[in-house]
Amino acid sequence: MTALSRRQQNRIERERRVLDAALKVFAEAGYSGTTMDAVAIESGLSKPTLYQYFESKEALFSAMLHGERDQMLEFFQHPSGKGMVADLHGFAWDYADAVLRPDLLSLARLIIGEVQRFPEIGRAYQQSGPDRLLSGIMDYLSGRRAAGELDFDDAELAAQDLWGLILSAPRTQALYMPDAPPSRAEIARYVNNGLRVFLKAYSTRPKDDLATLEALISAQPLKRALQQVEP
Amino acid sequence: MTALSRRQQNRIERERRVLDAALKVFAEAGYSGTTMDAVAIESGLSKPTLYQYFESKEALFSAMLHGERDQMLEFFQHPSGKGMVADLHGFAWDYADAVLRPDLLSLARLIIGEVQRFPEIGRAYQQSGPDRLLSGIMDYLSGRRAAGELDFDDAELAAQDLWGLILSAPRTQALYMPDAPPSRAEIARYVNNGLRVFLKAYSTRPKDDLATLEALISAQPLKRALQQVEP
DNA sequence: CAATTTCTTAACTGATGAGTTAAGGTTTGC
DNA sequence: GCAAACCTTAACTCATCAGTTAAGAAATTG
Repeated sequence: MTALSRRQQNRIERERRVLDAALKVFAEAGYSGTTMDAVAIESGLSKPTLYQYFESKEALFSAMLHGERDQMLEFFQHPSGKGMVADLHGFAWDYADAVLRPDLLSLARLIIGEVQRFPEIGRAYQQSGPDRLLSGIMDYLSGRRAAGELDFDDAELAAQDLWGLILSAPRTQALYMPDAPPSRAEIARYVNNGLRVFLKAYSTRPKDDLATLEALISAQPLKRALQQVEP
Repeated sequence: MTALSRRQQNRIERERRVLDAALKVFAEAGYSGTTMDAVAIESGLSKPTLYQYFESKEALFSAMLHGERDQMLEFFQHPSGKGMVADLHGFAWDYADAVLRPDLLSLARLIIGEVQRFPEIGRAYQQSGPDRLLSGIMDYLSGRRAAGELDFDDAELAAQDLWGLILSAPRTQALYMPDAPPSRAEIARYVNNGLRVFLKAYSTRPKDDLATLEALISAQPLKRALQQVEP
């Protein structure tokens, strides 16, 4: 089974520790504000050992960002099977929980703050996270159009609209005010309103779907609203 | 008239030069990446003189950000008088032109990147820029509701929706990819689609207003599309 | 257990950057 | 025109930080 020697396992585990430490420190202090000593201490290794794993600060920064790509989860992959409105409602909350997670917000701030000095990281992040997510939304919406439940010309625009309606406001707030993130109640306000507007503009049966949505909203106020962010 | 001595005028003009230089350098390099020597050179002053105007790097940073607040223009103040659809169309483009300006994007990236270390700057920026703009939109939309042209319960949510539909996608793209900003054609695609969805969801006469919008779009493809960003 | 590899400690180098100081030059006020 | 205020130049201090080096301690392998 384990074709890896103890030495190789150690190496892999320590590299993981270094990357985790790097994410934490870089996200807190930015690129220029981060010291390699701080990364070494955070990872529990010594500085010379750190340099055996990554040959420079820039190499570590780049490796850390590339490692983070894979962490972006696959949303919009598991429709609930309880109908389009329930699917959209579930997706909206899954997405909100992810996109407003403090660690992912810190990563986003880091990337935005450094993108002018490292232009490739912005493109890489966009392609690995938001773009993949957007195409997941597009696929789902196209399926609902084929089933006659939605009506639109351009799936990409429809997907962008859904995202913008539901999460642009709370995410902007969270990005600019890390010490006053939107409460669950505020998020619910944006999410529910966003879904209403989306259905009103895109549903082929807006009246029915809006009624379904209102039923869903009043049925689940506690299950979602009291759920904490930390799993 | 001029109650100011030559010395006082000089002082004011040089302080202005320092703040402009600081904005440029901080926006390019971030807080930690900026050197006071670079600010001195950019402003054309010597370093000791620079320290006579601002006692530390942090004081300069803070003064620069506070100075920038006043630059946020007052949009949504001058309706065209050609009807709601034309107003919204005009506002959308004015706003797009402002919010996608490279210098304002750089400033936004700087603030987002440093907000964890300087939490007050995020709040200050939000209040001086986006919040004021949002209340301008709210006032306008409330006026149209009073005139029977729009229908909504919550003016704040309606204003957030308008903003999110029109500009969240191109602004996100511009934030993350400074070297590939959205073209005028892409912006037009988002703006026009956003206005369509907004009118479909909020207008009391969606059919008429959508027809007006389509007429407007096909009437002005060149005037707007070829306009450059630099005034 | 013995040889090898890999780690840690601790001190070091060289560069850079915040903030200062002193000597002379220029501008301004009167 | 002359004195005071202000500026520049240039060099300096002190702290920090990326990256290195050498010695010995600990783990790994056979």
